[in-house]
Amino acid sequence: MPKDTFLNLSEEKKKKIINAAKKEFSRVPLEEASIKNIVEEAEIARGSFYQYFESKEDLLKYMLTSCEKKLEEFSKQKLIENRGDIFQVYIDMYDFITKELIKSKDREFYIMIFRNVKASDDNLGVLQNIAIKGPFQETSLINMIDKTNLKVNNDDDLKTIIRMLYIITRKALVSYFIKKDSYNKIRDTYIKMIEYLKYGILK
Amino acid sequence: MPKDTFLNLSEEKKKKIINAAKKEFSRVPLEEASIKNIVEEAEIARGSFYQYFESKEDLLKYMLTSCEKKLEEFSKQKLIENRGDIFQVYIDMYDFITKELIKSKDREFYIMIFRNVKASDDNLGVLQNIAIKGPFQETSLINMIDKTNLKVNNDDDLKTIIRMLYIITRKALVSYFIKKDSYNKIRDTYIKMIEYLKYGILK
DNA sequence: TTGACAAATGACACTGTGTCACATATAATG
DNA sequence: CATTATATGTGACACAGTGTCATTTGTCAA
Repeated sequence: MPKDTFLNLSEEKKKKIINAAKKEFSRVPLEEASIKNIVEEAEIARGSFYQYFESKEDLLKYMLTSCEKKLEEFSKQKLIENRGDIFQVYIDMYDFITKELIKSKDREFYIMIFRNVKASDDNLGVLQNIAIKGPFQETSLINMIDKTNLKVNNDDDLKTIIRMLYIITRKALVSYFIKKDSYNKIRDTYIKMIEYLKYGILK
Repeated sequence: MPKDTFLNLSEEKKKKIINAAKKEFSRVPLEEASIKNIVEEAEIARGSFYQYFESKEDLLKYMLTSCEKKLEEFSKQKLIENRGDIFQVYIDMYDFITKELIKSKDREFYIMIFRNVKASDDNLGVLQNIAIKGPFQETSLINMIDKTNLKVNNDDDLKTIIRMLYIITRKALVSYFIKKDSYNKIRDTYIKMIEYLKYGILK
């Protein structure tokens, strides 16, 4: 987490640094991001950066945390609206994100997330502690899920289901950046994946 | 791909380089791997490395290709044994790999793979072209899959199913390294995941 | 006005990269 | 066999980026 020296900075200066970081982290993933670029863009001295943050990991983690909270808030709201139907919540969530991307509203922000957010076990190197948590890793949200129709005997199974939903759907979205698929094609893909998970592949 | 200068090397020297690379790539993922360590371990000059390979990506790619072929061979065999049942083939495949890991037979090799193999759209940086292909990306293997019970209307759906199987099951295995789960727990997880995909989560 | 503390700075030592001119080995030729 | 040609091996070098730290600058209370 950032040091007090950063938190005490004027809003303007903080914003400048955050924007520079957003630019760099949306350009390349963490491993390739350079502190040099960030300090040059933000027009601060190299030493200052280390006065504010432990490392670039620290900065990225800080930036992703705010997103984690947004996602959690969004999911909580949707769970209420959809009476605990986790499948529908996932569809709503991805609908929202893809639409945001298409509208290009803070596009850089979303690109940064997709470049750098890994499911918690995607990576075994430096990144392993920076993974953003899927929204349903919070107990409070898990408890809001309607379990009556799910074949779950225990909490482990529920977690497995949540992980499958998270991993599968995220993958579909990432492909947007790679293949530059159309919005409709992406949507078809994640809807189909969720259907498969719900009702199974075999007839 | 490696240059001829490498391919023309004596088997002994090639092996020394491959082993040094295996050591480095199983220690850390590609991004953190250092050519310096590899050339020191293999006792070759820095310049020689660049005479053999374009880059460390090139070397890793080369090493993963051999594994890709093995996996393809294995899958073809299992598809015949299981009369095209792709679910069973995945179970057999992961049974085999986890057993290999537990027996510690060429453990370094498997660790290297899990550290560095990403599903083809996991990563948006340098790694995007190094992804190992899941065995069923080969048309010849796809054609061996028994489609009579699968709800597929077109090739895209089949590919989606294959991707889901691949992504989901691989994730379960990777957790072995992180959580150091027992063999039985890992097996339970990927069997359960495959069951969910087969028959659906909803009753 | 001074002193004391917080914050900012950039030169510095360090690590690793990719290259290149040169050294050495191997093969081919008269 | 000597000579030339070609392929392979080598490590010093320039470069890029990192994290540190002694020093400077800014701010505020006494």
